Amino acid sequence: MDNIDNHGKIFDSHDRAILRILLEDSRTPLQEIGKAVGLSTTSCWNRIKRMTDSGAIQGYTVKVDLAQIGYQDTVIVQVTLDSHNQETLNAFARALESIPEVLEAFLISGDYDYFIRIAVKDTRDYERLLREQLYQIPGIRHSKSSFVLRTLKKADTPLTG
Amino acid sequence: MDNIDNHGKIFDSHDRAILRILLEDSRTPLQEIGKAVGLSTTSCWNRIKRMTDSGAIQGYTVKVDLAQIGYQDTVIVQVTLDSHNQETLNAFARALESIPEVLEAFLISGDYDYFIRIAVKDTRDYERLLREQLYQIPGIRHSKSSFVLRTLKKADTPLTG
DNA sequence: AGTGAAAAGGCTTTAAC
DNA sequence: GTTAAAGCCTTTTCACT
Repeated sequence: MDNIDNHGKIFDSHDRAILRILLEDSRTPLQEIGKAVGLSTTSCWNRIKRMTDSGAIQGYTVKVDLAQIGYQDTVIVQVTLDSHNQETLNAFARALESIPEVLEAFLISGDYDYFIRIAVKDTRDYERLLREQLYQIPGIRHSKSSFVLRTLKKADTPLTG
Repeated sequence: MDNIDNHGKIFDSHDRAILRILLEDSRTPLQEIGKAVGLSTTSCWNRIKRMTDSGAIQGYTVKVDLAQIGYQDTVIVQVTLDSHNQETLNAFARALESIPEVLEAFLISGDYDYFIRIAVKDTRDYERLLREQLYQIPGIRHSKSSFVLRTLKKADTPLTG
């Protein structure tokens, strides 16, 4: 089934095929992409431009191995706030935004709970970060930390099966 | 504090500065990177090559807006397996690997618990995916699904503060 | 939307310092 | 670590179907 992007253009199987290749290696030459998907380089270029303009492709980046740059461990923290007013929620969001080690933060359904994934250098860094940064944020009713023993899967989209 | 990569070379502030730029836009010209970090293009090229060879940079990719390609919602599922033997754990890992919508899966400390983040098209898709795919995996003792109401933060590394 | 060819620009590599 | 220059390849544009 095809999807519609913000400009009403079809997001079809060719677009998905191109996207899969770019996700795997965004420096794949257009010539090679064209050959792989059965289109000309110009056509692929136009589709990529359309996907970029529509916001489906938000930019180009590099995949980084966290362990290689010094962040060996991951911690998942579940947090419950005790106040439900907007100012507390906003302050919490801003605080998370300012902590680089906080990679993901989700507000989930239920009693104002959050899931937060944090990258830490080691267990000492983990203890320090929670104590000095996270637990300093006002409004936290309680929290539960879970240390990640193993990452079974890591993907950015369902396209790369 | 500098880190050491797999080949014993220093991973210094210049490398981090280059990496931050590449994370932001991996197509930034070397000339521009050099100017930004205060090094020559050749030097930047050498450092990028070293980081790539050492595995710190694992590849080049695109950032994709999940909502734009049809996946509007995110669900976080906590799963507990009832069997602790290796074969059950491996089968569970393989099953998760085969489900494209499963973006992240972490084995965490505690009673053989997992955190799983899933991308779904909508609430109907979410219900279908859990029923037809996830809950079909043998060995699940119990699970708890949490619907993501809002994503407060999304980053891949602590470098992009 | 698609094609093909030409122009413009950046990457990569080498060489010398 | 630096600059400079050469060749190669890619991206991008343009005219046309």
